[in-house]
Amino acid sequence: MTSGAGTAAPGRALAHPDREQLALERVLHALADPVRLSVVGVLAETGEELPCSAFALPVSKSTCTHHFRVLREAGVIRQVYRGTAKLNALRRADLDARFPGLLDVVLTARRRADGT
Amino acid sequence: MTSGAGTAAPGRALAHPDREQLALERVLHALADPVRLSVVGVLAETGEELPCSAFALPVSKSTCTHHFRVLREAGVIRQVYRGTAKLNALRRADLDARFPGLLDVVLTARRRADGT
DNA sequence: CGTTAAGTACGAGAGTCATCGTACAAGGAG
DNA sequence: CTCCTTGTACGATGACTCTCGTACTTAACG
Repeated sequence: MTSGAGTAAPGRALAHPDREQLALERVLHALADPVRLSVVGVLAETGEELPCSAFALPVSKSTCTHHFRVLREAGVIRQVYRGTAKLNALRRADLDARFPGLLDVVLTARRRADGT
Repeated sequence: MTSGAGTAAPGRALAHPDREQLALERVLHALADPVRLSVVGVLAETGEELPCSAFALPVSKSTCTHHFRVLREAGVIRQVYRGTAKLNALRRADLDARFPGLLDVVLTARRRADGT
């Protein structure tokens, strides 16, 4: 339900960097953390918008909020309010446009070397 | 292995992680710094072994030593003593084997987005 | 309306990081 | 041998990060 005009958030909007403003170092830094890397991995695998609670991360809610903010501010994910939840989506198109191949390479590398 | 005998360092040898031990997060972290990223960029462009002093980095000598160590310990570069200087080489083959495409993608992204 | 679920805000604490300056070691040039 | 260049070692310092718990906001559900 809650369909109709806006699929999601009515008034509440979050700040996201523009595609052209994505900074490589910032993205790399966002990806250089095991918790965040696993979030990105799940988002990429499912290709869906997922609420924070769908990730079963080994950290507290506060820490969770922190990591999602880092990802959002780096431009890796897009967050949209939807009722009491907040949906997270990978900004694949923007990342691919700005840093072609980066996401795929990192995701592939993560899967192959995940034992380390 | 234990290379380094012929061309350069006589006795002094530095610790480098094995190819199979390169950790993605560690490499990403090493690359997520402007100073280190520029070092990697220069090494990739020239394809040569260069002494630390050839980089004209905007930091002090001590900081310079620090950054090169981070790169070496992440497995991004290989360092060899040669007289009073220390030559730095990009470990392209190892990186490409372990994380195919990563280096090229990052370097390409860096060139296009270097304005940020 | 009251309850519950999902996140946020706000500190706070421990740890790591980037930076520096100064003192030191080692090899090459004169 | 003496000096100079190159880089290391060793703190020290300030900033940022990751982590947490508790209190609060917001929306759905009955």
